[in-house]
Amino acid sequence: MSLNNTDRRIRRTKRMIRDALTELMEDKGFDAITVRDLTDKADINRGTFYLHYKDKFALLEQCEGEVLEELAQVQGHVKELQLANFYEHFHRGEPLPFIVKLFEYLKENGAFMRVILGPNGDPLFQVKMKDILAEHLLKHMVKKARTEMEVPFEYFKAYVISAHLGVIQEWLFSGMKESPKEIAMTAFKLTFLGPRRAAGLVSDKN
Amino acid sequence: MSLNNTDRRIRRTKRMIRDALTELMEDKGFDAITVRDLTDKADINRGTFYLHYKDKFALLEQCEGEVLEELAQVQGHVKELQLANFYEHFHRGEPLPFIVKLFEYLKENGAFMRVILGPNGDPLFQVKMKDILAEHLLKHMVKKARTEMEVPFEYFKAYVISAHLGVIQEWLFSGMKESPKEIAMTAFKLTFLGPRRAAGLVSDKN
DNA sequence: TTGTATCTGTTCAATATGGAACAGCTTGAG
DNA sequence: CTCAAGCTGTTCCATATTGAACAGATACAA
Repeated sequence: MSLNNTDRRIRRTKRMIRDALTELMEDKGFDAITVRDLTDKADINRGTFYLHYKDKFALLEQCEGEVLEELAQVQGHVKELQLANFYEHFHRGEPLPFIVKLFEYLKENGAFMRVILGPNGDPLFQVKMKDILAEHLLKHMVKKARTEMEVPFEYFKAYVISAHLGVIQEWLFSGMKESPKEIAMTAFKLTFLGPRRAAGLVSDKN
Repeated sequence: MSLNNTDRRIRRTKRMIRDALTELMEDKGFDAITVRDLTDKADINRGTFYLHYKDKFALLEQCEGEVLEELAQVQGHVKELQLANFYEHFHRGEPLPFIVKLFEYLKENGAFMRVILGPNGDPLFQVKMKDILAEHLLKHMVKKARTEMEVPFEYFKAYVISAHLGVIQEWLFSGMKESPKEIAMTAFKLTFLGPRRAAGLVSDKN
């Protein structure tokens, strides 16, 4: 287990195992996967697997960790693009830059994200995704006026964050047909205008 | 260059180089490809390439050779399925088994075949494909009655074989939407009934 | 011309991966 | 129950792949 991580073979092997994990989770779910399944699909020696991962659980954990790390890097790249608040972005017809970047990242890793956020996925990963969403969505909204809220803050938070995750999942499972910017704008409108108005179920007057 | 070919790494490396070749030929054509392009895309060391191939030309040659070898194996697997002649197959509503197997093989190797038989492909490979087609199509048709032909045999041969290759190319480039059996039957009808009648441009009476 | 850059083949020692075998464990059929 | 089959970790040596460096070729701009 003393492999130096800058070697091309290591990166390639890990990527192939990760791709195999993705495919197999789609087929039979994580629980039914054996290490032999993984190494057969990845076309590597079974012994090689154990050079990198203690078992299949450690594999899943590390894959999820890498995704979260990469999402953290996305966070860094868009800090300077953020305007002061929701309203400014909306009047420019632009969704929040971080959300766009998030969807772009999801599209790149579509297969893995669809599995991990899907029916056979990892509930804990959903929680971590929500944490990331919360950090970036809430810091823009809470500034406005906290006193005049008619709903406990925690429920508001749970509502918006979970709604966004729902949009993400629907997008992933329906084939990511919309562009990242389009789907980000969709989620943005639903939050900014409220679901009913954004969906056109009520007029602007109401 | 004394590698033993049963090692998993060898097979994997060759497959990755071959996949890289396929992708790059689609992008920029064979001439523009450098060895560095190939090894970058395949994600292997450049030196590894030279352990298996003298240069990119040898690579192409070997890839084509492997495809032709595999097609030869397909030939062996269907010998016993062949009926005596065209007519028997047609009256059962079945295309020639070899042609079905051929399309099934093409579908499996769609990416490479599309490139190698495409606008940036290898004309010599087309010739070899025609040889294979000829061997299996003609031995069924020629038996019937060679004397009453109104066209020199060589032109007849060139017409039918090239027509089949054209069907193959059209199928590959249009996304292989029909099943191998369907497209094989299409090619079979065009040959058995003649193109105009098969296409319904003339009635059965004519 | 001279340089600057990239590609080509080739070599080397270091090492990650290969195939194979092993005992221990679980699972399911007889 | 017993037996057979499959999976799990682990180990061994053999070897394919790696990163690096090298000289020579080609192309292209100063």
